Amino acid sequence: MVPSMKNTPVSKKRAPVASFPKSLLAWFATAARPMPWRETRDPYRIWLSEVMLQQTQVATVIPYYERFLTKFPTVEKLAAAHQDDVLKLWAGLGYYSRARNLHRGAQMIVERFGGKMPRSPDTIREIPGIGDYTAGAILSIAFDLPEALVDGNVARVLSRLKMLEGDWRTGEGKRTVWDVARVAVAEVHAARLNPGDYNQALMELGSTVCTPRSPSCSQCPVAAFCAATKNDVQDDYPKLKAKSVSPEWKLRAWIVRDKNKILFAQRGQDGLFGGMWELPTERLEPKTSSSPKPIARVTHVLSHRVLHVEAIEINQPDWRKRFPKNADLTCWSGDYTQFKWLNMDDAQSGSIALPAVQAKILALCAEKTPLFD
DNA sequence: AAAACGGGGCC
DNA sequence: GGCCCAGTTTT
Repeated sequence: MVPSMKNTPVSKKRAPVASFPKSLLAWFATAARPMPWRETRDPYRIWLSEVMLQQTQVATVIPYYERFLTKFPTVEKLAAAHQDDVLKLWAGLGYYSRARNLHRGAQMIVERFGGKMPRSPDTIREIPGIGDYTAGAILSIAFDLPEALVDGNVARVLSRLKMLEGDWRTGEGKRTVWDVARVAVAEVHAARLNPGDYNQALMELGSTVCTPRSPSCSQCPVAAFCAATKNDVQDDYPKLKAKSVSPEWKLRAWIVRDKNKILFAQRGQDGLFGGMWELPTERLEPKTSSSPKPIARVTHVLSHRVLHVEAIEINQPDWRKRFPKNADLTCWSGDYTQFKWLNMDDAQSGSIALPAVQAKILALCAEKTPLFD
């Protein structure tokens, strides 16, 4: 026994050893960035934020989040909305199945759960668009339940902390990182700390300190617990497998003119841009020649595909010759469900839900042909 | 287990 | 130009 301990009464507790969760939470209390969804405990708002944040950065989400809640402040309002109006507010955010699922989910919550978000992991997982991550996020953040969560940030932090070897996105590596996360959140709960704050702190650390490239280990509040830092191999984690290359598609968007009106079409629910509106667009064979000459071209990169889009103007009679009925034009995944004539201003001012690539090509056309107004 | 699913920010 | 982002669903 060390001399200084000699007179310490047995009953008196030792000063608590700084634990990983305590160090992390102490840091989070001072370093948490303000975010709109951190001002509320409303499960609906937490849910909305988590869905918008799927594969999407915080800064991108904030304006969409505010606009969405102005229009749909409660789950009941969202459940009662038309899908078109939901998609309009999602236009430009991407991954549009998120919006369709959110809308269906709101209806499920109202009709089946009496307007209240379920508090059980198994039940909440039945809501469309709520997977393992989002279930853990809502349950821990809105309800203080000790549920784990793993997103890209958490996976990176835990991978470095424990030098996890597998790719956390698939197979064994995924199971491992989730196991680590669950064990940790159980310890957090046992220590009477808040699981929601802990989960958010882990994500905050990942996005501001334990970043993908050049992490700030010297400023990390939990560097003392980190195996990768100890071995100076933080840049080697997480270990990820390479992604496959994206195929390139050539698309032709028709600008069908009738005086100052342009023809728009709505895609079916399934597949890319499901439920969204666009200029009638065909997929072409890679070597197809363009005639007449396109008035605009854009290249647009998706996560899994590169789109080369050309816009070709055509008058009503020529359009009818090519496609006797509008329905004769089919987009690459199923048929269009609806057509509508709009002037350029209406189309560009949010009266229909346009994906970013379509908004981009429309803006180029408006710029190049002064006839539109 | 792998592929489909958007778009933008950052190096 | 490639990587990554508070992932989920379908195949």
